[in-house]
Amino acid sequence: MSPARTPTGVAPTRGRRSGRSTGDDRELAILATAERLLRQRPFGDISIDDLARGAGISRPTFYFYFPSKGAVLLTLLDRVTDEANAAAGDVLVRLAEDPRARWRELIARFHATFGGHRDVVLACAQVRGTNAEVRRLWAEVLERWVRAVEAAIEGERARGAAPDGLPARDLAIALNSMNERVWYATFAGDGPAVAERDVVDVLLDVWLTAIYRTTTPPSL
Amino acid sequence: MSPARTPTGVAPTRGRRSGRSTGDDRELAILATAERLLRQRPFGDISIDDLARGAGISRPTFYFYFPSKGAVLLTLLDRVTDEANAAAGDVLVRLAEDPRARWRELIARFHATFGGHRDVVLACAQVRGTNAEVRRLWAEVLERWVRAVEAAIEGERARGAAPDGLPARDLAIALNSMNERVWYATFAGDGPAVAERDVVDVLLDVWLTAIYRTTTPPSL
DNA sequence: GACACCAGTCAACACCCTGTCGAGTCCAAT
DNA sequence: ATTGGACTCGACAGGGTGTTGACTGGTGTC
Repeated sequence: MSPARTPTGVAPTRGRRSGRSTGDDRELAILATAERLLRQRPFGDISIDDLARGAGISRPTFYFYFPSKGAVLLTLLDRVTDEANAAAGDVLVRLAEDPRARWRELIARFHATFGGHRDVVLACAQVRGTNAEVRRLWAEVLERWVRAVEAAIEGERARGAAPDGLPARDLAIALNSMNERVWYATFAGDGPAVAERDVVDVLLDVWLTAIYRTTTPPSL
Repeated sequence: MSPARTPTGVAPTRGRRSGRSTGDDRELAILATAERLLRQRPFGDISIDDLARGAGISRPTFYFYFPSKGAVLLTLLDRVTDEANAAAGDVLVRLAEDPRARWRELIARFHATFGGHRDVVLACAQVRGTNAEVRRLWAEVLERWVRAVEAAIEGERARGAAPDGLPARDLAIALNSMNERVWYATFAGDGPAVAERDVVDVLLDVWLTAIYRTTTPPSL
């Protein structure tokens, strides 16, 4: 099990079993069907038969392309996290230019990426409890972001812009965790949630005060 | 459906169908079995048959006591949230005495309560995605805590101890969300997590800086 | 052109779990 | 003794998952 993903790269072969062939479009059709159905109902209410019929194949044939329903979601999640990583880019290495603007950019870009694929993100959050593969992939992705933020905080402390305080890693974990949960509530719309148009500024404010003890950190 | 809980009180009759009788111990046995099995494996891997056999009854008889597996977890969750509410007590109305100490007390008491029932809390977090009842109850409970924190923040601003800033409700949502997610990671132990002995102080630090812009708010 | 091979396909099956129905048992109150 | 409600469970229906074994059609080989 668990096809040995390289931590940094894309899954070598989570979907199809072997080389190129005409079945590529079927695989894509399954993925597209999943995204479409996710817009209509929760992941748990979508059966493998729904996915197969939506892609114009029978249920056993589905198993030729994916080992399980969860693997489809995993592939979708891969795409989203890749996009988020690309969107984040090198924002954090240019922090000193204008810390407030750069942190805001980081949060806003993540917000835009997740918001653009909210059905997939929501579905992943919902099955994370029951699907070990999704849980593992998400943990891996989160770890990467935590490390990046941790390094950025240490950089800001080193150049004297941010005061010492909590271990940078603990702070990075807490802030990333907050974002995840707050976005989930905002996108899901159940329970207490921050309005979507305010959420970036709310998160930014907590990040800045936690890191700098002020909402207007010094530029250099 | 959804037996019309009073928002503040205990469920009138989520379990048994009617009045007192010898079946009380059976109901308790089901609950006890659920807690025991939850210590061994995730909620999704526990079948109704497991619960029934553990309580010494047959599967159909289970349905005499609870309408579904989820209802058992809901009853367990009710107990935990009641305990958490009791533990929190009136800490927030005595904030001005010593803000840092009182906030820490609040967070530490929640931590102790959740930590003491981590299996139940973890199970709830995991099925929240798929179980609408659990989702609704949790949203209800969270809303209550958010309101309490919101009022406390406004109180601190009114007495001049905390500066103006984000809308108090948004800040309360963000901080409560952070706690939830951070505790989850700490108790679950998968993915980036704060060490259990540090988690109260890490959370406290973020709360204080977000609310007061300092980790040492004024007493009065 | 006969052959082997392999990607791709699906009907049928075995299995597990949920929820319900109907027929029972036991006991307390009439 | 009878009635009615609490309580119990065997048996069934329904729906989901994952696997098996047989079939098809294209492609390269001798």
